[in-house]
Amino acid sequence: MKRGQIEAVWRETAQCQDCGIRDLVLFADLKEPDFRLIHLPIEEIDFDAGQVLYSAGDDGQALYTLRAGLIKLVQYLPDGTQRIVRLLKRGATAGLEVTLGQPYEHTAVALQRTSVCRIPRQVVDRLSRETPRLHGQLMQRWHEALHQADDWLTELSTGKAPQRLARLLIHLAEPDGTVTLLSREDLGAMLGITTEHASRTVAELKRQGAIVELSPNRCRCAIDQLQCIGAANC
Amino acid sequence: MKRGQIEAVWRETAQCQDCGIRDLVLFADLKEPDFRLIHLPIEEIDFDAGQVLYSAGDDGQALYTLRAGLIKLVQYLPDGTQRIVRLLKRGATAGLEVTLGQPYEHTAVALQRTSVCRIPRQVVDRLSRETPRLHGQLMQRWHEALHQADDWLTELSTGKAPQRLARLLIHLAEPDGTVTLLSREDLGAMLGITTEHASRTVAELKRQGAIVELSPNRCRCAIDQLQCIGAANC
DNA sequence: CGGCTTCTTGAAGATATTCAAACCCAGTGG
DNA sequence: CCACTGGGTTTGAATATCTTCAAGAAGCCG
Repeated sequence: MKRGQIEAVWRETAQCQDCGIRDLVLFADLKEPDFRLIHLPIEEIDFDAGQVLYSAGDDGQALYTLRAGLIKLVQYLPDGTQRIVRLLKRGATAGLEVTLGQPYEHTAVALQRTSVCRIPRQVVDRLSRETPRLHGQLMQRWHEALHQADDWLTELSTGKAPQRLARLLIHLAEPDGTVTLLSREDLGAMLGITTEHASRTVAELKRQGAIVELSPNRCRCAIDQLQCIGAANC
Repeated sequence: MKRGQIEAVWRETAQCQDCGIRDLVLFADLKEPDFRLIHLPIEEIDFDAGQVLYSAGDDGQALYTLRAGLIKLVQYLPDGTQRIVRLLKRGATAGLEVTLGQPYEHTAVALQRTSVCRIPRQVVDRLSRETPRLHGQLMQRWHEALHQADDWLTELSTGKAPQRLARLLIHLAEPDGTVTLLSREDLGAMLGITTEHASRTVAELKRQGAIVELSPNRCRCAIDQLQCIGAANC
């Protein structure tokens, strides 16, 4: 796990306006004149699976918008055990806390090949001061993060392991009904169980036919069956 | 559990400026002219233990600032099991999501006799539009809530029951080293364990001398001992 | 092909749940 | 005044679930 560095790819700031996923991201509501307020480069950066975007406690100078891929936010307990507190998907924002002058609260790690836009803190500060159109989005982002945190707690930390895993898989499933399983260790850190038990629980769902392995760690999942396992109805 | 109604006590809006805990609350940064923008009454309301401030899904018309007391935010799973996702103490804000036009996401219940200020949504909307001084505080509030949510997950949903309980008690402890224990059911809903197991775990901490019952449900707690139980060092 | 990590499996023991029964205590009404 | 009731709490015993430790299998990379 080392920092992503060399593979940084530049972009002119102007290109934000033509961003392919602009309606999804933090700058969704900005209008043409707002973009002229951006006087620092916004870089597009790629990370390989396992690379660290930033570490908890680092003095944050930038936040990140996720263009593609998957990021985990990890929090450590004093005794060293770790918990994954959130997963970020396309369109999500990482490191919002830096806009409040705080250091990063989590360690952010790419789980797949991931592409992000790195937005310097000052850019957000300035837009925040000079155009009202960013505010709504910022609030929205905070709200989304909080909502996900609450759901995460109630869904992934409540009930028996198979229920929790089933609920997680539903969230992780692609529209086409497939999932790419994460490492057993990460599954454990999300569900609050040991790596071994995560492994057993995955095996159990396979045995029940709720998920079928297509290729290594790539599964087709029976959503309705997962749903009733998640609700403890079957 | 029914709504608090009759005991509502009025306050003139002007009194916000003289609020005894103003430096703690959402309006901390407002200046004199800002208060003139408040054209709807801000009521001060008291709730008894067990009363519901609002319910999940309700169309929220107001948010609340907690002047004194303790509030739990409860989230329900489809199968009816409930989890307490956050506790709000003096100075905290409940129902922030209404500023985004959303219904309440949780059910808010007073755990003790509790005093709040009820701020109509429109007041915040208007202040938000017309004075920049509320923004910082709003962001700060979102951030605090999110931070508490993340900590809650890592500290209260990770490890064995005695560790979790110890960590919770540390949070709940007053500066003088005493705690008022919550009902076993609520403890369970916070720690993700059954009511019975919560009861047993409380008994265990008593046996170990980590907490000593002074009067029913009022305890003196040995913070350092709780800390090392929480860290699984002893 | 090693050598490494990750995943899987087994078995013993620890931890938590379930269901039931007893208990405590405050409030009610005879 | 006391018996009765109902809520929350405690306790016990059987069972289910999870962890731990250890060992084997499978996959990956130089």
